[in-house]
Amino acid sequence: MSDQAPDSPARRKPTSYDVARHAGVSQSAVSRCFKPGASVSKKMRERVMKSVRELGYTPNAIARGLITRRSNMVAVIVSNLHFYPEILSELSARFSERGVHVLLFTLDHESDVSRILDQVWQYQVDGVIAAAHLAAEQVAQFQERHIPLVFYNRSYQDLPVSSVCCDQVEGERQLVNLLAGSGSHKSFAVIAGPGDSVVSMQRTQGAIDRLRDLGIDDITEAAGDYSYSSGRRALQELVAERGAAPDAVICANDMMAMGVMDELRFHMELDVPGDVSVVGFDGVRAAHWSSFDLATIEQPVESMTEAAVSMLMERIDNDALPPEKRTFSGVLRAGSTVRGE
Amino acid sequence: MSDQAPDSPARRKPTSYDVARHAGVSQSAVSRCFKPGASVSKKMRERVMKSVRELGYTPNAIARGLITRRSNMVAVIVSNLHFYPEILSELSARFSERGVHVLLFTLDHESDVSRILDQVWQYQVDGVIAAAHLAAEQVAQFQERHIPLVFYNRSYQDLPVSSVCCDQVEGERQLVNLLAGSGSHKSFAVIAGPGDSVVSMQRTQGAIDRLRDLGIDDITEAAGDYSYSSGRRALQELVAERGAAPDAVICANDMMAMGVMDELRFHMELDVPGDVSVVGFDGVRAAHWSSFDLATIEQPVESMTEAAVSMLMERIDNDALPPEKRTFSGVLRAGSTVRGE
DNA sequence: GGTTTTGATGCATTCGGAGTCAAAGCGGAA
DNA sequence: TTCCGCTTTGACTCCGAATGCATCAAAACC
Repeated sequence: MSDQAPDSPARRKPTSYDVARHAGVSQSAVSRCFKPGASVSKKMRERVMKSVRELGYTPNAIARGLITRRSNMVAVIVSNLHFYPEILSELSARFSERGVHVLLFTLDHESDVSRILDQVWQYQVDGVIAAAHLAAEQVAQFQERHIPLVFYNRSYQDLPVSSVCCDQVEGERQLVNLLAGSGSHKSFAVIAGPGDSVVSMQRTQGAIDRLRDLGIDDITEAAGDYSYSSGRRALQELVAERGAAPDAVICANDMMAMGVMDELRFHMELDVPGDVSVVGFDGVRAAHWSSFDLATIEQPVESMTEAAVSMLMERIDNDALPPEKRTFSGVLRAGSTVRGE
Repeated sequence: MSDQAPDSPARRKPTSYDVARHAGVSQSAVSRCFKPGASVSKKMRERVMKSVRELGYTPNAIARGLITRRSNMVAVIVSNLHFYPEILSELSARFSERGVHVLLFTLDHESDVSRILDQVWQYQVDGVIAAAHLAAEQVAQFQERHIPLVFYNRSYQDLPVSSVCCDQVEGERQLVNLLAGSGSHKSFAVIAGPGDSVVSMQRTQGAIDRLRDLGIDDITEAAGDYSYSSGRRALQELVAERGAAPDAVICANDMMAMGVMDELRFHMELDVPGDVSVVGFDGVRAAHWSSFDLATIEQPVESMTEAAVSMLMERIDNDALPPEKRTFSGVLRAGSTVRGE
């Protein structure tokens, strides 16, 4: 009767009050019907659900979040999404299994991280997965605000933060061993990623250390930015510097390794692995393609994302848990870009 | 004085009331200081901001969203994220310029779409970008709920919904023209994507129609699922069926085209483009790599995402705007996978 | 000086649902 | 029938910020 005009033409979405009125029960009852394990009689539930269906009611997660102080959202902060498309869908799927939603924040070329974090605070996310670099003071803000944080594929040796990583050093040792095993490589080149990437640093340093261990000193260094084209460019520079191609090129990731391979094969007319061996890191899809069949370390993406998600969820449920770092071993894929004896 | 125990050890995040009390003003005043264009004196603003800084206050977007009925979040629904990593970061960047945040929903292998939509309704998003297939009745729900919806790279010819697309048919015509131009191709194969993909259908049909127009009838069809490996598999099947490789293979996307190329070159010992020409669609990064240098149609991703974002935002600000379909022409990249005369 | 206009501020209410608490309902035992 | 104990239910308050309205002071005007 009096429903005709309170808010123009039935625009407003129905609320739990509307459902309650329609079903002739109280709002609390409606609320309880949506809370698993609440004390509701069968009759009541049926009556309410009938009205819910008839009105097309959907609970308002925003309102719920306000009162429960749980948004059921986590922020995922990604820097160069480009190189790990799969982890994002993995993460999203894993979270959604747990009824949690992903609010995505991407950091393009130096968009102000602190502004991004401001947004993160505002949205009352329950936790954060960071696949990007944060400054120590920014990490500290998470602790002040009691927001659980898990780094993905980034580790801060000197900071008490949770992280999930692939063992970069161990992986590089395996790759170097593979290269050294054949005995046919004398000169080496190492192509690092961007200077501010800890992962790149660990990988390249791991490789160099292992080479030195093996008594190898002919090592040329160059750097790219993890992209295919930067790999090609780095190789050009490196060859220009040395005057000739090295016997083996160790790249901080697969993308650059594939750039290097293409540069060697198609622009320098050198054979891989005949003339030059190439190794990468990550195990991205394309690295397995027949065109490349790259020797690389395959990161156990599934285990890593599962670990990251469960670590974060545990810390959301119990914020007394101490930080924990979990490191997974990568799997060596020998491929066919390293020449034998 | 009485602040010591209301909620254990200072855990609670400061609210606008806390700031108000600290600054000796009303809560409304604090709220106004965060609303651009509100009527606040300079003195007041300074006083409030000082307290804001001292307490480390951040506005609660959840609470704000409840009262304003604007969450400043949009949902992005992606099916196989895998093939368009870049659009996601593009979208995210574009939205964040406009102060809007992205709630990500991924549809893996037939996760129930209607369950995903339930989640979308619950989170009171202001709008939705869908890069996935939705049933007509699901599209209708958006209208009922007055939630703006823009499809990305999906168009529903027969439904009044907004969408941004690349002109699939035109693109295929260009590719076919390129192939036909040389006059040296007699037999053709077309590899489609998944059967439920409208885009795949449009592309393959576009290609076939054009071939027929040109009087070509030797066309073998096969299908994959857009992935590299499915491209290889489809080619195998197709060759088994025909007894020999066709002169040209038209693939519904680049991934499959690269699979086809690798299968031809490395497993069938055929030359591309010497023995077989291959064309794809999308213009993904890898397609430009020297290993492939694939003939393809490059989708104008930047224009498309910008269009999608602005269309959605306009409809959020004014829900009376009618649906609109925008179609962009792709750019032909000739590459070097089509043989000349 | 008196009055109107303008701008700045506070009060009270609202958004939609969750949870506390006390009242009510229900069934069985005495 | 009465009383006890357990399950259901509803009234009410609260989460945190936005905003209409009233108020009030300062500025502008006659």
